[in-house]
Amino acid sequence: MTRLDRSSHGGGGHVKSSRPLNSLLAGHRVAQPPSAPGSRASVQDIDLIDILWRQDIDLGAGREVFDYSHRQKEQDVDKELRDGGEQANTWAGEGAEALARDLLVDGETGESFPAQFPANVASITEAVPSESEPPALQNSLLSPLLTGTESPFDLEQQWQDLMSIMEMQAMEVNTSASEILYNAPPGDPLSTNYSLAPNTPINQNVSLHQASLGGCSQDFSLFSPEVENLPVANSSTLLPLVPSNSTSLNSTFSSTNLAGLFFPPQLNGTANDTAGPELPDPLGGLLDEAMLDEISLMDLAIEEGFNPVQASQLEEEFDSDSGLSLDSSHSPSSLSSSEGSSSSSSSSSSSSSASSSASSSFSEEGAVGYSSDSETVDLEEAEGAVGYQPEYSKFCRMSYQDPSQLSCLPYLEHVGHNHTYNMAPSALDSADLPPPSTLKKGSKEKQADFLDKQMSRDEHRARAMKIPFTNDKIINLPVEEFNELLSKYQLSEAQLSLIRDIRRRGKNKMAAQNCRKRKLDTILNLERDVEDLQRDKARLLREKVEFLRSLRQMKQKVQSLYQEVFGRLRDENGRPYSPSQYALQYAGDGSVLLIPRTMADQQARRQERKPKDRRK
DNA sequence: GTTGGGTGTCATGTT
DNA sequence: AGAACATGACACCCA
Repeated sequence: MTRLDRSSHGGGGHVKSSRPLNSLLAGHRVAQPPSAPGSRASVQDIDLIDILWRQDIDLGAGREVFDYSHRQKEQDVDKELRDGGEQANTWAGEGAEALARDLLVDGETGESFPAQFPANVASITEAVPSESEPPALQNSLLSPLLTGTESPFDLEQQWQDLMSIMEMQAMEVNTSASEILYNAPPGDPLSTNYSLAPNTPINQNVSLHQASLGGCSQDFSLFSPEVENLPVANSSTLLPLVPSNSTSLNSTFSSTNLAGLFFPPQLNGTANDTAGPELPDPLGGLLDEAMLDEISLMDLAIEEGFNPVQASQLEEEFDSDSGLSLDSSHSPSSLSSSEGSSSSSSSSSSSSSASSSASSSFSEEGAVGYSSDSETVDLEEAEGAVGYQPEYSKFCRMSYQDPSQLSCLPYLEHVGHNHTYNMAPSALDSADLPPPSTLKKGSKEKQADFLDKQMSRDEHRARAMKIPFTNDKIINLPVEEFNELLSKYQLSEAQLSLIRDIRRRGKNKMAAQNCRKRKLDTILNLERDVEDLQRDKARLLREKVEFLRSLRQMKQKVQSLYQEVFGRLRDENGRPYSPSQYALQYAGDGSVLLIPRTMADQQARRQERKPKDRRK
């Protein structure tokens, strides 16, 4: 049986803890509840939205995810999200080839348009009166089939950003819509009514208020107050469009099932043969519901701590690349206890148990703390006085999480060691170390033997050298008192040398203990920092997912509204317009115009050139 | 017998 | 300069 190092049991002692790593990552703790998507966005949230939108566009999310062949990559994307999304760029542009089969794809923006796009639409443009041409600053809104209609990505105009993202998706939607119109069954009223020649020269700048919008205003309010308050187009040259079937549409229109209305499951391959009744969602891969739930659950577990075990398990699942093992034993209580031990050097429970055992043991091993007050050193059982309390942190790491277990320290004392291994045989008093065969004697002898074993090497040496005072005094007395003590006795040179060695070793032993304690505390703090960073990471990831989810919903709404508006537009003959030849364009003044696609193309190219010119 | 954790000690550098 | 302190390295003990 051995003893616990009593140096750790005493109270008192100064703690000069210099832990430079404690505040290493303190700045990362951002205790901020996730803001509701789209509401009360703080500056940080806006920045995050910007980043996410950049990622969306840069990643080409509007392209590849349209195709079901790319849905197969969703799992990879989910995995990326679990990894923190740092590697999200890897899947950028992967899915363009599928669309490229049937579509002409803008290599940069991913915008696609049917390869069989009418080639002679230029004549339309020529026939269009110049005054009907939308202003140059018009933003190409929801003109999916336009080539080169990428909106300049201006972060200062976040709504335009949103529109541009939506455009990427609406591009696909409108392509689908065009196919609906072109390839609808014969019985379809739209197709039967449609007979507009592709190159019919018509001024088709249409004020939406001249068309029937039915009951969609509430949906408009969802995406743009500008659209909601569309001014009446002042262009007298615009042909009034005859609304048709608005009432019937009103009865069946629903913002939630518009996708099903406008996107039949089968499209003839030119657009997107995977666009089923559900809207193709470029974010589908990122927004897997299972992943969302997982993240939410994990975040709940981590942030709210409703179940530390589950939280830790989820955390381990979530972060497997961490070199540090964050075992579940690091509950907040254990951490705080550990932290408390580092800040407070007085542990009453340990000191009391130590003193009780020390009273029965003769050990005076010079494990003492920084305390230099004479009261401590005057106590014969002062061996328990220490500076740091390394055991407390150590217990945390040794799974002695329950502080109440510290009350069992008298038993734990025997964990320690008696490091007398390198003691010189001559220095040992042979009487102090009886052979093991003589151990089974009376209780007094057993106790004496036990106490002998508790003695450290220096204690044995001191006893052998007849040092007239305790090692505690030797070690803990201040220099002045120590020298004064030495002056009181007539000591030989050997004795003085031994006393100085004892003092040196005793202090160094305490220093080593403190050093190890600090090392443990540093590790614990680093682990806690890792946990904090993981918590922040999970929170940011959850916020990102929330934003993406909200963005997807807005995209769907805008797509539906676009299709609804465009589908209801009728020319003077009551026939629908071809999506391949006309597009709605969102003007800067809030009006929405129906223009030929060639015009939209030209404007888009103009706008595309402008930023480049500015760069020059 | 091996291994990992705990401990004491030494050497060295810093305060 | 000396004392105190900090720390890496090493050896040893023990489970």
